[in-house]
Formats: sequence, C-alpha cells, structure tokens
Amino acid sequence: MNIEPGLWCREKETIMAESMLGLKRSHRCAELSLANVGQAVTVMGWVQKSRNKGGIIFVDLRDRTGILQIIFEESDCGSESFAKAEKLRSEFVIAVCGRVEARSGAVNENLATGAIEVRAESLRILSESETPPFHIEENSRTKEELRLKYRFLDLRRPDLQRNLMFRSRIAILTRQFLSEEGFLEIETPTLIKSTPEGARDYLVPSRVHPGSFYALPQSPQLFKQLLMCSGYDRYFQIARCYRDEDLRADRQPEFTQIDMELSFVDVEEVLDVNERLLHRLFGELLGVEVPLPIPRMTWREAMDRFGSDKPDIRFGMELHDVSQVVKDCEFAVFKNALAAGGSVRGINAEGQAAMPRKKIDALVDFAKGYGAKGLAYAAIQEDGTVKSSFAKFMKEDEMAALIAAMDGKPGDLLLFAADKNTIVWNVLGALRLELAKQQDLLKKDDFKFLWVTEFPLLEYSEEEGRFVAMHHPFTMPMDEDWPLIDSDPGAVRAKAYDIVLNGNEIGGGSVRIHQSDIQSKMFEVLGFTPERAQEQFGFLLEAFKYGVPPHAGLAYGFDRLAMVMLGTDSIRDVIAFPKVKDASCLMTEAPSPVDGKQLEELGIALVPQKEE
RNA sequence: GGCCCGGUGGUUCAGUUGGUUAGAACGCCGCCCUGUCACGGCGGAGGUCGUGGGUUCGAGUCCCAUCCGGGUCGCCA
Repeated sequence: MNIEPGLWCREKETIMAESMLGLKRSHRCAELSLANVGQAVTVMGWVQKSRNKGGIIFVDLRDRTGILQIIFEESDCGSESFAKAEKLRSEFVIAVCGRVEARSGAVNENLATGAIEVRAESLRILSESETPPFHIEENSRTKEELRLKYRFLDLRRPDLQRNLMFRSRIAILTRQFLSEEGFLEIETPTLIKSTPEGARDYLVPSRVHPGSFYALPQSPQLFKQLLMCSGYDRYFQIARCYRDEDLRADRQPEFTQIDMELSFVDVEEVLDVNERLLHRLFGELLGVEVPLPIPRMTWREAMDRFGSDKPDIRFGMELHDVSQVVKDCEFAVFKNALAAGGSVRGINAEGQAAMPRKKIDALVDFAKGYGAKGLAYAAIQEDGTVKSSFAKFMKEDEMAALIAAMDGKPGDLLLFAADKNTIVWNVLGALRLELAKQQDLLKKDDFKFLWVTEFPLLEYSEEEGRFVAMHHPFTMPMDEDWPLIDSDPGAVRAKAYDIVLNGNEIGGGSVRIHQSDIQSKMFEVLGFTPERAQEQFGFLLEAFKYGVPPHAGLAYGFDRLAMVMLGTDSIRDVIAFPKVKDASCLMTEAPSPVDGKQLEELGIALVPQKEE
C-alpha cells in the first residue's frame, strides 16, 4: 500500500481519545466571569480556534453558552499537556482543568468572557475532529444545502443554538403559564384514522391489517374534543402534526402546534387566556409589552381593508373600494369586472409616483402571478398632472373623483385591480406587502397583533363544485347567521378566529359544534351522507350523544411563532432537523425505498411509476 | 404541476465579445514565533467548472436535457 509520508506521520501521531474519568465539568464556558477569578475550574467543549505563538498557546473553547479563552504555558500545564495543546485543531473536544484569571493582556471587548481566561493546568483530548466541511461560525454564508446535509455541525453554530434555546424557553414558559391557568397536558395518538377532508394525510400501513392504513394527525382536533367530552375541561399539548402538502419558507410537512381546548367557554374566554399567554411570552422572553386587549377585526373588514385574512398592520396602504366611483366610466376592464359582479379596488402607494415604468411593469407581472389579468395605474405628478394607463378611457371629472376617493396627492402612485372580489383581494393584498417590502416598511422588532374573527363558515370550492369547511366541519356557526344555512350558505359566519402577528397567521381556532342537530346539518351541507359521516366521524358523533360540554380551542403554529419572535426568515432556522422543499431530509436521506420483504409483510405492491 | 434564482478547489466568490497553464480570500498541511483574539512570518498541497449531450478549430462561458438547492403561485379543512 502506498502511504504518503505526510499522512503516515500524522497517522502515527494521532492521539487516542482520552477518557474523562475523574473529571466533572464545573462550568459552561460563558458562565465564568470576573467573579470567578482565582477559582479552580474544569471546562469542556469544542476548540473554536487555536492560536499557537510558540511558547504560549491560546485556545478559544466553545460550548452552547459561548466562547472562553484558555491559555497554555508549559510552566503551568507540564510538557505532556503542552504537547497535546500543540496538536489541537478546530472542533476537537477537550477538557481543561485550570484556574480563572483576569487577563494580563488586552481585554477582548467582542467577547462576553473577554476580561478573563482560564490558565490550563491539564488538558485531555476527549475526541478529535476531521476538518469540518464548513466553518462553524455565526451568520454562516455557506449554502443551506451543505449545512442541512451536515445539520449536526450546523446546529453547533451560535445563532442556531440561540434559536433552539429560545424555542425551548417558549415551550417551557407556555407549559408553566397554561398549567397555572388550570390546563392539563395530555398526549393524543399519532397513529390515527385518515380523514380525507382538508390537507393530504401521511399514511402509515398496518401490518396486522393488510390494506388498511393509519394516518399521521394533521392536528389533534378530534381527540381534544373527545377529551372535553371526557371532562378534562382544559387541555393543552405541544403536539407534532403532519401535512403532506408542498413546503414553503414558513411551512414544513412535520411541524409543532401548541394546541389547547377549553370547556364551558365561548369566544371571549379563549381570546382572553391567549392574550395573556402572548403577553407573558413576549414580556418575559423579549421584553416586549403586548398592549391588551389585542385589537380585533372581522374577516370581512380584514379583506376589505387589507386584502388578506392575515393582515400585516405594521403599515397602512389600505385598499379602497372604488367600484361606485368608476361604475359609469368607459374603461372596459373596470366595466366588465363590475358587470360580472366583481369590484374595482385600489391602493395608494404614497410618494411612489416617480416609480420608473420598468418597475411598474414588474408590479404588473407580480400582480398577474396572483391571478390578476392586469393592473391599472395612475401616477399623480408633482404638478398635478396624471400619468395613467387608463386615463384615455376616463372623463376628466371621473379621474378626479377616482383620485379623491383614493386620497391621492401629488407624488402618489395609485394601483387598481378589477376582477372577482377574491382575485382583487388576493392581488392587492400581495401587492401591498410587496410595496412595503420594497420601501422597507417592515420592522422585525415591531410586533403588531390582531385577532381576525367571524370567518366564513364555508367557502365554495370550484374544484369540487361544492361548499367546503373553511376551518373544519366542527366549527360553530354564528347564532344569528345559522338561519341562512340553506338559502345562502356562503354568507354564514363562524365562531372562528385567527391570531395574526405581523402578517403571519400564528394561530387559529374556533368554538366547536356540540349540538348533534347542527352537526348533522353541517355534514349535510358539506355533502356528507349520514352514512359517510358515521363512517368517518362516528366515534365523535357517538361521544356527543352522552353529554358534551360547549367547548372551544385554539392552536398555535409553534415553529412559526418562534420564527416571528426570533425574526428569522425561514422556519428551518427554528427547527432542529428540518426537511427541504421536496419534503426529504438531506442528512438522513429520508424518505428512502424499503426492502421488498418489508413491503411484502405489509401486503403492499408498488405500481411502476408512469413514464412521461 | 407552473414561474423565477442559484450550482466554479474544503468554504465563499471572481472569471471579459467563447481563446494559452481557471484566479482570489478564508480554510487546510509543514516549519517558525511567549500575550494572541480577523494573530503574524516563510513554504506547500488542492478545482476540469452539478451531470449528460450538442454547437465550435476551441466551451466555465452559447444551446438542449437532466439532477440538486432556494423563493413563489397552485396547494395547505
């Protein structure tokens, strides 16, 4: 065998990992300060960096608390330890016994422990390390692909460690608060019955029942309602949930909910306890005082004013419905939209009249991505003249009225969408956010909460040609709207609410139906035959026969909450082992094909994938 | 499923209208250095440009396909 001389030497000198027998860590790195000067300590961690000056070696030792400088001099630690110290490389795991001292050299202002150091008296190398594929450092610029493949190394980085430590504090404080409020923490199954309503389920084959499958829960919904039936009148769980849908920057196939349910309550009690929970979390963990009560807005108002059911209210740029103002004009786009029962709405991008044509065209393309056929605009120049894509179709007084309706001033850019309401909202809601981003109006440390209430109970699905539940089939309709369920189902509002923070839906919930007649009617409206309702939800309907308390609940997207609190751009930054866009794990390479024998045992045969 | 962006030593990037031997910084390896902390000095190794095909005298660069990653629309009761 041909061994390069250099390799051979290195190999020979390799130090076997030493035992930590007889040693006990006394402190974490950054737990030491000037108050510990003079103390004998034992610290353990990873070598961040070694600076060998010849007769003196400085080692930056890292653990999850931070970095501590160790100083090695042969006169203190002896020749054996000094020789070992000379061999230290990045990411070696070491144990150092020594004494804390105030630095005799310059203090390092950039380091929390910059005023002290530990003078090593002995060193053990607990584990060596190969050179890592990327540098373990804060604000890594390394491609995420590589970092995810080596997630165990990525997780050593201080920013991720801070995120996960913060996440842990949210969980612990939530448990503490809810416990104080009389909630019980109860686990529910994760091998459950599949219910094809809503998101796609992840399926788990049953070996004992070939051809039958469990589903992984999209939420503990039905079980927490059963717990209410069973008398555990306040329940919570930090629950893992699964949805087999495409990923996003704020969406993972497997995610965590802070899930709760309460008996003998209506909307007010749920909102109250959650406002106090949020107040506590943001106060204790971020030092942010959440003003209570959190403002509320109905779904309809949110759509009309912000074009979104999760409006970001950190900035204005609200939508204006100008349908009435333009109803007589000759601009075909407006006219046709109104004739088809739609609306014309606009937003005022104040001070943006000078936006170059190219940028406006980009906004038009942006709008088309959200279903708009186009975007009409009018730029009010400083001299009061109007540059507009549709002025030639408008009389002068019509344009003046339109500008007045938009509160347009010289220097403003007015943007209009005309279509079905759902499209107009969608387009302008997205456009409003895009403009805010471009103008840097979104401050991450500005936290604006909002309850969005009175969601529609049902929404019409073009794809299925019927009404589907907007929230889920167990959501209580608003009492005053219930009589409309046959004549105008789309107009019935629900006792459903979302908690929105800076344009993120961080949680949502509802009062649940607890009367069997209303529940039966709901199933009927949703197109369930009584048989199918019985087949899928029989256990719940059965339970409801035996005395069910009125109940309501709410669930937070825990990951999303952590993400917004920490100000990160991706949900992956607050999840230890996240999956990538196609729902696979780059580190473990899950999912993966399985042995034919495993499939056979499950009674599963694979169908060859269709060719193009 | 659609659209957009990216892939060049270990890492992050540069690479001109297609033109000799593909550069830099950091990292890595060796030697030296007793107050460094973005340590310093000297020397060195390391890439065939995601993959496949095509155009061309000549491709990192142009074209096609494909893989991987990111964003987004659809989807997510």
